[in-house]
Formats: sequence, structure tokens, C-alpha cells
Amino acid sequence: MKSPNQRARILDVARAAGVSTASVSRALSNPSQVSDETREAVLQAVEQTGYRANRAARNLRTQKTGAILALIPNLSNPFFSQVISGIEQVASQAGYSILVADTENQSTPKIHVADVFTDGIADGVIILDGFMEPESIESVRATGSENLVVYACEWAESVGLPSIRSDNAEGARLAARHLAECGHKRVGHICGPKDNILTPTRRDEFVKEARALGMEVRDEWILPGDFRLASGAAAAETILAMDQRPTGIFSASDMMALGFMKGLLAAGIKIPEEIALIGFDDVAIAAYMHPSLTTIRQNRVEIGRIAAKALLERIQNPNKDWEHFQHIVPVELVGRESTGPLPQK
Amino acid sequence: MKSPNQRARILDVARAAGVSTASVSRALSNPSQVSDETREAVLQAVEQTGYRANRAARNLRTQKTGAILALIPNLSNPFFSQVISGIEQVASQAGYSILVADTENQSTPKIHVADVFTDGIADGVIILDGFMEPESIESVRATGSENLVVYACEWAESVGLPSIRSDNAEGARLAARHLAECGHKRVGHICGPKDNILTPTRRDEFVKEARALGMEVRDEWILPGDFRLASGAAAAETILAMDQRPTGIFSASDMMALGFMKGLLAAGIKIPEEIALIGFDDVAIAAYMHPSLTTIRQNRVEIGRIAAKALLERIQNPNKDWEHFQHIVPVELVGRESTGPLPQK
DNA sequence: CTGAAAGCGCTTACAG
DNA sequence: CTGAAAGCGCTTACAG
Repeated sequence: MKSPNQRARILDVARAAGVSTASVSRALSNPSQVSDETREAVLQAVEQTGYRANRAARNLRTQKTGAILALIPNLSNPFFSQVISGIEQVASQAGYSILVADTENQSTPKIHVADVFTDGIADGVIILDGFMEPESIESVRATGSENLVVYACEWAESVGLPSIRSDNAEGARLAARHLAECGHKRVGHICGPKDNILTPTRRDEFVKEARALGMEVRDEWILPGDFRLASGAAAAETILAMDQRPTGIFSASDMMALGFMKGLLAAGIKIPEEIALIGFDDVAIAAYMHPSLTTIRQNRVEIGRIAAKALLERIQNPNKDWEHFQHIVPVELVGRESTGPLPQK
Repeated sequence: MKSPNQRARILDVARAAGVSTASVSRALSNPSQVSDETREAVLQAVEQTGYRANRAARNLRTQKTGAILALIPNLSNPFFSQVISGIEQVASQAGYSILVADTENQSTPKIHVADVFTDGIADGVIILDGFMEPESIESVRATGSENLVVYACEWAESVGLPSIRSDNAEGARLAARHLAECGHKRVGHICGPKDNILTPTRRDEFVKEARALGMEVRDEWILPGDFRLASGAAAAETILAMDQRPTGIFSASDMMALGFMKGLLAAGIKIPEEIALIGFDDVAIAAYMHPSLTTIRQNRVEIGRIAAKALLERIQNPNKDWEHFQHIVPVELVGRESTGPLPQK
């Protein structure tokens, strides 16, 4: 019996079981490779010594880390917490740990994705940040580790990495159709952040569909935003100052929709009677607003799960020729009070 | 020059620089230990070979991992994302990685805190979960690693581990005083989860202070909750069904306050005129509700930062006799529309 | 200031 | 089915 804080090594187990360290290793990682007798002796010795394999030693020997890294633009942004939760669900079940890093944290040394592999920090990377520097991504390809990196929620043009994301285009069309069905003739949009790849997708698809359905979309009704509450409130100011206002607004995020709602309600505008509002995401609070927020639901947990599954498959079979993989997760319109009841036909 | 995806080892650098691996190691980790000449040769060879030290090898040799683990009850709960952000800020600056694990995820194997150290998974642990099994915590002490574990936000009775958390008692008193100043005579409380250690603190301190200030607090006005939106909405139902209602409510979380607000507004109750409302946390949306939510602000990022700092200090000096450390982070009342203007004196 | 050598704790061909 | 031995890639006493 060893003293409590002197951890048992594999050699201690081998001695206690009267076998070699090789047999201990096999009994633990590949039980069918050893005789019943050996296996039982080892198991008992493990119990007795409290043995647990040392990760660093195993990692060094096997050239794996058993971890995957999630690169997140802003850890304090709750949007990502559900995606991480999905990643965690499948990764932890597969025995992988999850590392998180904040790519916008100034004090963090800039992360070069390829370095993650040369440093032996993680076996794979999930990128949730659409703004990663292109060179950083290119280096992944240069080092032949492109099968060990996937995008989730975001993607990047020209970098042929796998991407798991919502059906943003369909979400935008659903929003346009819903506003049309509610009888609106003039509609506007609050955009995502400039330079974000999601922004043109949601905007252009919404505008196109809205116009196809016969609704007017003036350029001045396309308002800038950055996904955050404050930019939604600012958009409300802009709209309130207009002589001719749209009667329906599609916001590229729920948070902006809520900021916008605050701005309108504070000015005494009635929702949905005077202006109807659709968000994007379906954050938890959306259902509990007054009026509750109609929105396009993104299944963020599912995106995290699928991304982790895709990554794990590639890690376990890195040499397979993975086709250019783009997984689009369906979205869903959730009708609530902010767009009001559909007109009776 | 090696082929691109054949990573350079320390021996490759040593050869390129014409020195021993020991000198390479020293030049990199402790530059003042080697001559200028050696240092420059090494640096140049590192540049040339693209060398980066392998983590697993270093970890095995130094018996450290360079990582800290955050144990989180529910990763999809946005409450924790800001705390993690604070942890990340200080940890990454100190060169540590952050591992996250969801303690409520059923598919995750139950985590025994002491195993984190014997497995060599992390050098320290920050527990954000008030419900960790006591045995799991006890084992930490049994293995002498109690200097490598801290609580953040939560704490546990009888386990003498360091804890960094908000001044919950003061927050509750601030809420009571604010309601008294606003002229309320009858007040109630929506509680946190049963069995959570925060729950009696916030409740009892609020009730005590409220009564001391001459306000009535009936037992039936103390409503159950679990920090979530739905339980706040349920509390609204309960209140609405009462003949005699309190005129002021202190909710143990913002989320419950928002669910409660929805219930009242939907029933046509005016806030703050008929019922005033105070939350706890100051989540981002609180300022953007209509009416905006008066609340007790918790500095969650700061809690994360302090917890990480305290943990890192202990990791770097584990044998020092750390006093029983309880760091209480101040809270602040943020007055908004849901409690209305203070009456003019 | 420097290098040769040991060793961290595993896993896995290899030989039997 | 089993064991002896090599080796993953570092760091650090030790000796000079």
C-alpha cells in the first residue's frame, strides 16, 4: 500500500498483480488480449493501488492528446454556450476533453491553428469564429491537418474546411414569408456585423424573397447592426425618426430584436400592431418577452453535437479522403406575439 | 529542412544549432543561463526548423499539465459564460489552458475531483457547481490536493475550500432597503433552487432586513424557484391568485424576475405601479426590458478572474500554508424602471 | 556555461 | 498469451 498522495504507476500495478507492465496495459486498454486470469489479477491490483493511467505519458507515447479545442470569439457571449454544450456532450462521451480559448481576448497570445497540432495541445479544433485570420487557416492546409479542423456556425469563403451551420438562407426566407402572410407590404432588416459572412446571407436572401413576394424593401430600411442589444436599440432610433416606416422588421439576431423592441416600446409604438418583429436564434428569453418574440430557431446544441461528431470521425480516421463537407442544420420559424396572429383568410 | 508536416524535435534544433539538447532547452526556457552565442544559434535554429516544444513530453517530464479545469453545472446556462471568460483572461495570460466539463451532462462519466490530479488532467480545478458530491470533495483533502481547488460563485459548507463569490447577503439587504425606500410595506421573494446554498442566504437575509425595516413578509409570499425563467412565470401565477399581494418582489435571479415580469404584464399588472421587481445578477438583457429591470449586479467576470488568480498562486506555491480563503466580491444595486423612481422626500 | 545521461510513465512492435 | 525492451520528446541534476 502506497502513501495516499503517492500515486501508483503502472509498474506498481504490475508488481501487485505479478505480471509485466505490458500485461497491465493490455488488460486495461484491450481486455480481450489477455487471459482471464491475468485480467482479473490486474483489475484487482488496480483496485488495490488506486491506479489511474497518467495522461501525459500516454499522450507522449501515443502521440495523441485526447482533447479538442473550441475557438470562440467571445466567451462571455451566451450565444456560444449552447454550442459548447453540444460539443461537450459528444466529446466527453467519446472520452475527449474540451479546451476553450477566446480568440478576442487581447491578453491571449494569438492562436495559430496549425500550432495547436505541432504543440500537441489538441487532436482537433472547432472554430466558432468567422474572423480567424486567413493565414492562420491556410497554415492548417500547409501542414496537412485540414482534416482536423471544422467550422461550426460560421464558415469562411475560399477555405475549403468543413462547416456545420444553420440554414441561414432558408431562415431569412421563412422570415420574409411570414411577414408576407401577416399582410405586411413594407419591411426592413437589421443586419449582422459588417464583414461577418452570415450578414450578406441573411440580408440578401431576406430582401430577395421579400421583393419576390411583392413587399417593398427600401435601402434605408436595411439597418446596420452587430448582433448586440445596443445596436438593436440604435436601429429603433433610426426607424422612429423616419417619415415612412416599414411595418415589419427581420432582425439578424434575437438580441438586436430585443434592443429594437425596447426602443419601440419606450417610444409607445405598439408591437405587432404598428411594427411587427422577427428575430433569429430563439434565445431562452425570446418566449418570455412581452410581447413574446417571433423568431427563427437555430438548434445550437445540435450544431455543436454534429460538429464534434464530424471532427471525431476525422480524428479517428485522418487519412480517409473526406469529401468537402458542408452540413446545413434546418431552422424553424417560431411564431409568437411580436408578429401577431395570422390574418384570418 | 524537414518536410512540412514532419515536426521538428528538440534534437533537430540542437543539431542545426550545433549544441546539445540541454542547451536548446535552457536557451528557450531560461535564456540567461546560456551564453549569447548559444542563445542566438538556438533561436536561429528554432526559426529555421519551426520548432515548438511538445506539450506531452514537457508535461511528462515536469509533472505539470499547464491546464486548469472548470467544473460547470450546465454549460448551456449563460450565467457561467462570463465567469469562464474571466477565468480565461487570467489563465491564458499566464500560459495556462482552460478545460471545461459539464457536471450535469449525464453522458459524461462522473468526475471525481481528486482523479483530475492523479490522471494528470489539470494542475488545478475551479468548481462552479454547488452540488458536487461531498465525497468527491473530501477525496481532494484526502489526497492533499486541497490547495489546488477553489470554488467560484458557490461554496460548500463543511468543506474548507477557498471560495470566491458575490456578497449575497449584502445583495439581499440592498434589495430590501431599496424596496423600503420606494415606500413598500409588503414584500415577497422568489427563491433560488432548493438545496442550493445560495438560496437560504439570499432569502433569509432579505426577509430579516425587510422586517427590520418594518415591511411585512408573509410566508406565502416566499415563493419557490430554480433560477430559471419558467419558475418565475409560475411564481407570477401564484401571486396573481392571491387576495392580498405583496407590492414588491425580490427575485433571487434575473431570469426568474423576467419570467415573473412576463406573467404580470400578460395579466395586465403594471410594473412598478402595482408590483415592483428587483432581480439578481444584472444579465445583459435586464437593461433592455420594458420596463428595464432593477437588479443586484454580480461582477461575474471579476469572480472568474479572482478565482483563477487565487488558483494559479496556489499551483505555483502549493506547499505554502494558505489561510482559509473566502473572497467576497462586492455587489451593487442598479436602479431601473421596474422599481420606479424613488419617492421625492 | 555546457553536454552526456537519466528518467518522467506509458504503449507496442518484437520475439517467444 | 506474455514479457523484455525500446522509445515517445522533453528537462534537469550532475559533472566538468
